[in-house]
Amino acid sequence: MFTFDQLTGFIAVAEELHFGRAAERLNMTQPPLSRQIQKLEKTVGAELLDRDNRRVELTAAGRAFLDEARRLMALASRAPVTARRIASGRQGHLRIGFTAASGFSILGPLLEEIGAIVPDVDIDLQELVTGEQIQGLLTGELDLGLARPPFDTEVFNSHLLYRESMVLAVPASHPLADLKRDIQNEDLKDEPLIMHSPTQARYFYDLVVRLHDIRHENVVHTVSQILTMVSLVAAKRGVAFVPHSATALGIRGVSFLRLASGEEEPVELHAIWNRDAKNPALVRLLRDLEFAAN
Amino acid sequence: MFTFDQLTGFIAVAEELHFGRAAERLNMTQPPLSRQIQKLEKTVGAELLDRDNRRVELTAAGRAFLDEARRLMALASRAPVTARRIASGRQGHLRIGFTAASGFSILGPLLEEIGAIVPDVDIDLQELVTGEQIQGLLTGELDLGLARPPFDTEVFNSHLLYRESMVLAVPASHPLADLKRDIQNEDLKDEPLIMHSPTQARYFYDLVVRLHDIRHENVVHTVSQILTMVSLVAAKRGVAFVPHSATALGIRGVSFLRLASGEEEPVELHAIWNRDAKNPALVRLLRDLEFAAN
DNA sequence: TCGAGTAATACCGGGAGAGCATCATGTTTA
DNA sequence: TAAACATGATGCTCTCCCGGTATTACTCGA
Repeated sequence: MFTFDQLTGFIAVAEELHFGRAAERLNMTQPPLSRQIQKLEKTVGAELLDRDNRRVELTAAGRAFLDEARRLMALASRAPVTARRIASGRQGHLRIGFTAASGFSILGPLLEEIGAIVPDVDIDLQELVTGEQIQGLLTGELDLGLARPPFDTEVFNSHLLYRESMVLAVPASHPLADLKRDIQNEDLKDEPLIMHSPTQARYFYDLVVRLHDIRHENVVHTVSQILTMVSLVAAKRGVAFVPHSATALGIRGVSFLRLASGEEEPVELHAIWNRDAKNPALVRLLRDLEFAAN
Repeated sequence: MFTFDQLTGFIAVAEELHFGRAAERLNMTQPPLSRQIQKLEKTVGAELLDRDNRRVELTAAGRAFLDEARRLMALASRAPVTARRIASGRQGHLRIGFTAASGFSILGPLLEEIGAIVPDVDIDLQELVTGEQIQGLLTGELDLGLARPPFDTEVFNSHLLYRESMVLAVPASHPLADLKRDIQNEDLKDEPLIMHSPTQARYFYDLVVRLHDIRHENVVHTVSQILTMVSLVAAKRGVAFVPHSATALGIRGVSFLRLASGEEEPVELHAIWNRDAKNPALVRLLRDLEFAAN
């Protein structure tokens, strides 16, 4: 088995791509760091870094292992905190994941409500995309997620929190912004489009493809975060379909236009949790919020 | 920071609730195990086990920490497996570029074959013209291209995937469509011609110019995509030389006629990849497809 | 061709951890 | 009630691992 020191060493080298600088960051010298990495690679059984005397870069396996190493370190640093909290007699601890977009709409009021119901419970918040939240709920790293469909209803219970419309984000200087009517599909036939990632933001991707007649040749960027999309719109790289709550982001130079599409409020946000979650704080919260198991 | 040994020690004691038996399970003696737990409790900053000289039990904090410890150990034991899978190419990511026309011939079967060889590899597909594919392969944004010559054989390896004939696309109502023989160059001497772009579709342009005696004064359109050409033919804007696979496009109002030209199947489609590509999934795929380096 | 930059290797010294022996303490039993 | 037993903690010693220093090997650029 590798050690935590080897993991921190690897993370540092992976980030610096330079043994000397990484060693400096770790307050050690370069030779033992080199040996740490060698040992790590031996126990892992794969080359993680491709290096010659002049250049260091991550291998494909190294990139994947870097993710795991970061998760391990995060978990390891949180674990004692959890234990201490419980030891100090606090009532409990809830780890809640939320999508960036939901942070600008439902998160504030929801936290207030939670605070009223279980004031003695500590809340950990983590911004994660839906897929990461589902992963976290499965491994027990999260208690509650604020996420988008689809999710496996065999494994998760859910409660619809919020519905909202989609709007079109355009640069404020864009001709469409002066239009006095809702945007039609035809208005966009020659517009450069900033699109949701079909893997990372599958919910929005599917929604947009279903409701709007996307010309894939117009797609100039594929991104996974709403905030990134709006920033790109502000930078005049194109237009983007975003949920209405993105209007609360407060980014300058962007106008949000209504869409003349079929469904009124197609964007859903659900609270989801593992059916066999046992955290007493969660159980109490769900009961008092009257999120009936469904 | 605690160590993995301390975690395994703690898990063993928590499960056995007995230092001696836990030590035995870990193939060690009891004293160092006691000290491991003491150290762990010190770094965690909370009592994990409530023990007197007769009895060992978990504290509330200990129960919570046990969960986290198990999660950490599970993650730590999975991480190297994932890394090894990726290093061996059994898992990972492949980005494949293809030309629009190849999408209608070889792409489906090839993807099926790939799926059989490396089922756990995620495939990203991007429709790109040959030039863009070559660019992508050079910058590393693409792993494999399905493209047409010419390409720099110093930089790229290739494997001939497919050969096909050129045919002449004509409007279904066109007099030539009723001809009961192959089309000769002279048949076209007064026909409006939809031609390939000499820059964007250089391969087809060169091929057609080489094999057929083109009268440039007949060229009414210059386009880069086969699909566009066939659409223009359907709109009776002229006739066009297209690869045989275009017959699978299923566009109405177009007939495809055999050409009486020299070469039988002059249109080539190659799989090409960067000679020093390192993506293990690609390496494995190439090996198993027996695309010998050439 | 030489010097600079950088990762790997050789060698050494200190400290952490394992084992053995023993202690402390509470429980069982004669 | 006292002795034997069970069990976790502690003291001591020894080994091995890890880190530091010095050096090497190799590549690239001037």
